[in-house]
Amino acid sequence: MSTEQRAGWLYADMEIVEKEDALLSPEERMAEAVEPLLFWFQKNARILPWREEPTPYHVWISEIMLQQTRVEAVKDYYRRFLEALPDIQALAQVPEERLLKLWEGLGYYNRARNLKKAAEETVNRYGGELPASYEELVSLPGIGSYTAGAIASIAFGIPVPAVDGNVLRVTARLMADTDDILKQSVKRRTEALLQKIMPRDEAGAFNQALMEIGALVCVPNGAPHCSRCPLEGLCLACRYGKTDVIPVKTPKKARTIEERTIFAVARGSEVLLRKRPEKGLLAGLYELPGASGYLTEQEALDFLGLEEKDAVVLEKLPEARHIFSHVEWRMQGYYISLRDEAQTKAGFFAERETAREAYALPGAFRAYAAYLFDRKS
DNA sequence: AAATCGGGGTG
DNA sequence: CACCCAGATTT
Repeated sequence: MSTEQRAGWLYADMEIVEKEDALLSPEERMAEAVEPLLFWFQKNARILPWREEPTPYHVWISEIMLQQTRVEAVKDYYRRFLEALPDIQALAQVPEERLLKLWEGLGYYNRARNLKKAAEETVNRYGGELPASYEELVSLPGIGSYTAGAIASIAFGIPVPAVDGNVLRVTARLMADTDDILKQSVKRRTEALLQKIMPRDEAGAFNQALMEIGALVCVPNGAPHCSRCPLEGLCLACRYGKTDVIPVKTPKKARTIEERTIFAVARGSEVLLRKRPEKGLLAGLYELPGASGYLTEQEALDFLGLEEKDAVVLEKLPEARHIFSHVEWRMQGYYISLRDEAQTKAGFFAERETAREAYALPGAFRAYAAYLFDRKS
């Protein structure tokens, strides 16, 4: 629609101010949002550990940790991680076992492996400093379009967008856009739109302002707090009362259920562990040995390669379950205390304290690990 | 485009 | 209980 048409409509119906506003193009509407967002962010930015000294390394670590992970969950991991690995060189050299132990419980463990790979590349190709360009950043392992944009804008002041779930939700509501925000075409379109209106000198603050609005005001769960939003008068979803149906997201596929049997095996002061495969779920982490399906006591002994005389105690444990994003484990457990001479090929024995301190054991095993670690025997 | 990859908070 | 989160990578 041309400026003349818009003006014509406006002059024809001066009373209806909403109509004039409804004629803004997405780009114009987004451009109108820049100053209010920057002003709001100045006053409402949370104090977060990674905002104290936003070096490229600090921003990088925080952004990787924050992928699909809430701010509150990240804080303590972030502090502990930086204490252990204060710079890129330390990260490039850390043994993988120690790295995974630092990441234990945070999930998406390939993030940690990719972090180390990228640190090695940074040392080898860029002299140990993260490159100050979006293109080079996005080519590093674990750094996609969002994270490259976040590091580039926040740490280097490069005017590029950083489009995450918050930004997609806020922009979809601002435009009352009913397209599925999970489609990559919508993400690309949003990036292109934001690139056009990006404030050249405040890209970092602007990107963070959009995300901060999404986290604090235009929230993902429950109704947004539109009365506290600096974009209230500009937002079409708010005006049309559609914040409950926007953003549109296609439902995810239902989880598959897997039945497993887990073995909590003790032998004196030792416990039985097993290293998981290097690919797939919980890759490279440690676990209590297990088998698919529900095993009887005899099948359990057979699986472990034990004879009846080896097991001093063989106790069936309560069922436990653990929910991953796309799989649910329903677990039957056995607590087995072995005589000192007993052997098994189902895993390796580690001293209880060593196992606790040195091996990354995911939370999925917590219920049964408690029988080994939190209980005298 | 769809599936994979964790764990925890929230209504 | 279902949904979502400062996503990236593989298939």
